[in-house]
Amino acid sequence: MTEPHAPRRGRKRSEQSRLAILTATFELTRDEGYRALTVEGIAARAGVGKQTVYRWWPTKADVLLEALATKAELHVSVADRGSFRADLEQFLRDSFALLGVPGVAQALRSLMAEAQVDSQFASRFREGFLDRRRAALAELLQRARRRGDAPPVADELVADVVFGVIWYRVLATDRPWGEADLVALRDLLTSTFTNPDPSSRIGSTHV
Amino acid sequence: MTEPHAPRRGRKRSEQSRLAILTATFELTRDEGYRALTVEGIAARAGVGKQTVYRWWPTKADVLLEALATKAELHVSVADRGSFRADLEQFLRDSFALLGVPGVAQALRSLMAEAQVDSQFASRFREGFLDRRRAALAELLQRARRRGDAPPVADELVADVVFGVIWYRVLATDRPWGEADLVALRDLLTSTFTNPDPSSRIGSTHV
Amino acid sequence: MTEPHAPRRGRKRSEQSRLAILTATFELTRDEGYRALTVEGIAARAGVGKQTVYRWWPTKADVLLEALATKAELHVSVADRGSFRADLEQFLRDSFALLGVPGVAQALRSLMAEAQVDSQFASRFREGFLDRRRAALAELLQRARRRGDAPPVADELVADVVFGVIWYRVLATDRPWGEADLVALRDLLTSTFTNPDPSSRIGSTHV
Amino acid sequence: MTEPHAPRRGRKRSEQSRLAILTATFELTRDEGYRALTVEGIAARAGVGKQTVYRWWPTKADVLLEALATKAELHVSVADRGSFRADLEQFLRDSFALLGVPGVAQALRSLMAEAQVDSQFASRFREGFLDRRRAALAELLQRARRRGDAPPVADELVADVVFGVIWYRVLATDRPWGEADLVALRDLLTSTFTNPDPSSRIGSTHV
DNA sequence: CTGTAAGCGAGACGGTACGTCGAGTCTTTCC
DNA sequence: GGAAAGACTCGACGTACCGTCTCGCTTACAG
Repeated sequence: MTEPHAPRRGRKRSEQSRLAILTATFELTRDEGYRALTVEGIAARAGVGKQTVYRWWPTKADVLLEALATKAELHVSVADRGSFRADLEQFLRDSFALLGVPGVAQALRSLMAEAQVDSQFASRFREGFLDRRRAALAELLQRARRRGDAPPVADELVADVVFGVIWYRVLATDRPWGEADLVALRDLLTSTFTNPDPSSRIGSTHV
Repeated sequence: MTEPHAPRRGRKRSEQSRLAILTATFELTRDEGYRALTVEGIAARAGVGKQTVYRWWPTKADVLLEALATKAELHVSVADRGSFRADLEQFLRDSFALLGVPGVAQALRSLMAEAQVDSQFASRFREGFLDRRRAALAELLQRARRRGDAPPVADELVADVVFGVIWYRVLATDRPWGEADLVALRDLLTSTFTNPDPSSRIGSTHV
Repeated sequence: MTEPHAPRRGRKRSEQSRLAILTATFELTRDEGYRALTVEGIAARAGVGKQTVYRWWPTKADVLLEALATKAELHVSVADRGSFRADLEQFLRDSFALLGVPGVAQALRSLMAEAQVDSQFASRFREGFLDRRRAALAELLQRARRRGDAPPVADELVADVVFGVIWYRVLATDRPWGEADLVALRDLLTSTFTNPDPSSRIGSTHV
Repeated sequence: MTEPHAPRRGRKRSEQSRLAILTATFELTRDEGYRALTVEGIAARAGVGKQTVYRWWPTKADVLLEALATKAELHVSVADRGSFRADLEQFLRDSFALLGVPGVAQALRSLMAEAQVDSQFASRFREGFLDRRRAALAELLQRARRRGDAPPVADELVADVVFGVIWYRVLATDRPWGEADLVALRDLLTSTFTNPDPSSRIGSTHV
């Protein structure tokens, strides 16, 4: 897939510079905030020319996106834990763990913010982050469908609820995640339901 | 409540300038995007000095926040519609209607983005928008609690799910809202549940 | 000459405000420098509205010009001291005394600077200050002409030399005036001359 | 003498921009006046970013000072013309020629004005202009001293008179220079004198 | 083993917008 | 109608970064 394009002449890309840039970007965002993140600042802290940044990344947000991928284990386990309930719990636990890594929540908020304002970056952010996470959850749901214990609700809604709640708390509230929150969300999506339709309710064995 | 402070000396604030600024801000954001929104551009389009903007608002995001409040009916009905199910449906319907007004979704995305990057504005955004909406939903939930038809789930989780789903779709996806989405979300939160306790699951009639 | 214009209706000009403005202007120039002198600063320090300044003076330089006239005795004595030599000495002595008053040299430099840059003010500065001084010196010269002890040089040149030297030292050098300077200048203009005609030079006893 | 400081890395200063800035500055001052001279205007007319001006000059007055040096031949001839009388005449003639170049008098008045108001610039103005001219005249005087035909007056006073008269006429009067003015000033400083000391006056053959 | 083609750190370039200051005017209320 | 207060439009300030463009230098493949 990655074109093997002729073994290129000239000097090779400096891996050292690449890492210095990613590290500088991640740390600056974490310590000073995304507002204070500038290409000039990145280059200065990384001991690199500005051009070296512009040569390899279109915007500073893209640098941060790659820095995030490099600095934090974004991979989410999709190992089968026997039930959707358990799979979902693990998914949430992994997600919260990721958000707990210093700098990661800050980076994610910044990237989401940038995506609101730069639609080209928005596409790259979805492809490079949002869609991957959604695909992971989709895999869990497909397995549950096969297994027969998927929630009686459209997969898309499940995903919207899971990611909606996570992102909303990150973006709009200060409340930290607790075990209770995790459990409550898991239960909301894996409890058994009956439709409270008046007619169908008659004879219902539960309450 | 609002201090009647002595009838102030000096020239009065120009209501005309204020409105021109709010209108210019809203339209520029809607038409050119928040990235292209500058205080200089606002002042120019409003036919106003930059200083007049800076005199009354700390940042352009605050101007947009007030513009939004002025341009769109942010008030959400909390009229009692008999059941939480109906109340929630109306709440969602009102919310989607608001998002459908041209420029509103754009403005909200921009404000949320700004809040990620400017923590002082974040507080004002919460106070001036997020918390008000949350309070409206809380009122519906309290009424439901009294009435006895509240979801068997913490109010906070209900709010996180409702706002989480709404915001997530606005910020992270392109999918437009449809009637089906509304119904599915309403049903998720108002269906009756049973806890899928493994033991009780045996002989369960549903699934 | 001063039109007796009808006894004017309405409130009379406040002498207190006028003096407060002149004092504030003189002191601000002396203490902070002309660069830092602003109409806003004057009004604030004088406890006066900006409009009150603009109502009575066209520019801040005009305020300073009037402040100077009010704060320092600009009048130069033209009393007859018997000889042009003595008259000139007194004129120089008066001038240096004026320049020694704290704030006066600063004010004069500022006014001269302003005159270079605002030609309308330049006219008022000449009329209100430069020409008056020149007229005083002219009076001394006329008296000398009558008396017969005027320098064998055009009056205009004498004035150019006198004022030229004074202003040049104020504007372009840091050297303070000393008694020796005064005497040297006086002597230059009141010594007797012989034309250094080459032929007459032979056998000249001086050099 | 000029530090050979390491052959500098990075892009070189653009000589084209430098000249465009100097030309724009000189012409704007000449045509619109110093009051109307702004860094923004200079940059715009020179087709240059403002930063490029600020990078190389601390104030717009410094730009004008350099522009003057570039646009006008400030060099004053110190060639030996046989006598101080002839040397001085040439010096004055050169000075008046310089002042006759369109824009030069305007520039000099502006620089002198700025120096009154910005003491840091005042130092640079003295070093870069005033002191050089004074040094040139000092050279003529030293030669005259050696030759034996220097005026019987302190060198400093001669310089004060020469520059005082020139500057005073430029700054404070509208009278243009004529041949008669030149001659009169030359003669004042090169005529032979006798001190009108009362005692020595007795028997004096001249008057 | 030598050209030649990138990549590199450095830093100047033309620009845009920032947030501030002050100018000079206008408006309001009080005296 | 003068005066204090203060909001108004306007223009320039000096700064920060943007993204681009040379520089001189280093690296590494190709002839």
